[in-house]
Amino acid sequence: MPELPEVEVTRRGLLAPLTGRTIHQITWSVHRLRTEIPHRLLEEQIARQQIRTIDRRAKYLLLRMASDATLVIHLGMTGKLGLMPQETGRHKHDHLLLLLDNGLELRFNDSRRFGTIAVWPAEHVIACEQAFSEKEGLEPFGDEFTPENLLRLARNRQAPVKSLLMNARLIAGIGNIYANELLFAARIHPLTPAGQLSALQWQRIIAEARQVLQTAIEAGGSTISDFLGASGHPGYFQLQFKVYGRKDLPCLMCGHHLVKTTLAGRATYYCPSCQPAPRT
DNA sequence: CAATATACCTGGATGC
DNA sequence: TGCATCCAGGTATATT
Repeated sequence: MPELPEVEVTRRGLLAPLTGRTIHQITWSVHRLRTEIPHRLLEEQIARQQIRTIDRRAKYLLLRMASDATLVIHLGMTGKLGLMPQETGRHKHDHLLLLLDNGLELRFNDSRRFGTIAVWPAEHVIACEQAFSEKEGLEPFGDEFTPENLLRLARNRQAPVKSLLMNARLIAGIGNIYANELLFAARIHPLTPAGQLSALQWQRIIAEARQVLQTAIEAGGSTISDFLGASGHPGYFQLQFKVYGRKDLPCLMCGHHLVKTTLAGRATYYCPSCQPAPRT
């Protein structure tokens, strides 16, 4: 159920246990995910390889092999990565299992199968990564996430600012929950046409986006996070939601009743007092 | 081109 | 208890 913080928490949790390990065996399920599981490439490029490190771009995890081949994992809506002893019983919806040289197994479980598994072959990794990265938006913690760039992206756009923040081709990693939360923190109404925002308002959005995402990462994300099995920590950030899921409850800042509406098919929460309606 | 609708899936919550 | 309905954290593609 991952947005950027949950993916980053997963990356950090897996980094030490996986770095330097060799993948002995790979097993996959018969089901397809959002795309087919590339089992031939998994066998050719990932099996028997040593894991060098794990990176994140947008909501994608990039498991870099010592060979430079890269295993790309997207968790979709319901994807989870778990690390557990090989003899642990299989769960329903386990779709990919990587057996490591220490007897632990990394398992990708995804009930809705909106996740994706891809492999960048060692000999094509630079081209694959470039093509991939061009389709992804600005990283919220990156140097290019600036008021100037956001003003430029939003110019002439009538779409609501929340839609722009969630457009992964423009901005990476901000999903529905955190879009709601950061707009509340920035005191900007989610329906405000993106092109109407000032540099100062974009500056607030940037600052609050980083604050909200960073706080969520430090709280372990918002997921029921069993990605490390018994040794993992649950995510606690959901306890800090200020608007998400709080329809009709009093605003924590001003006491007004919070409002829920639907925007582009997604649940949208705001405080009509702290986030005044945009001029029309 | 920009914006929205739809499709992809399962499972949990809710209501009758 | 059973059944129908709605809703869910994402993204690619089709359609206006």
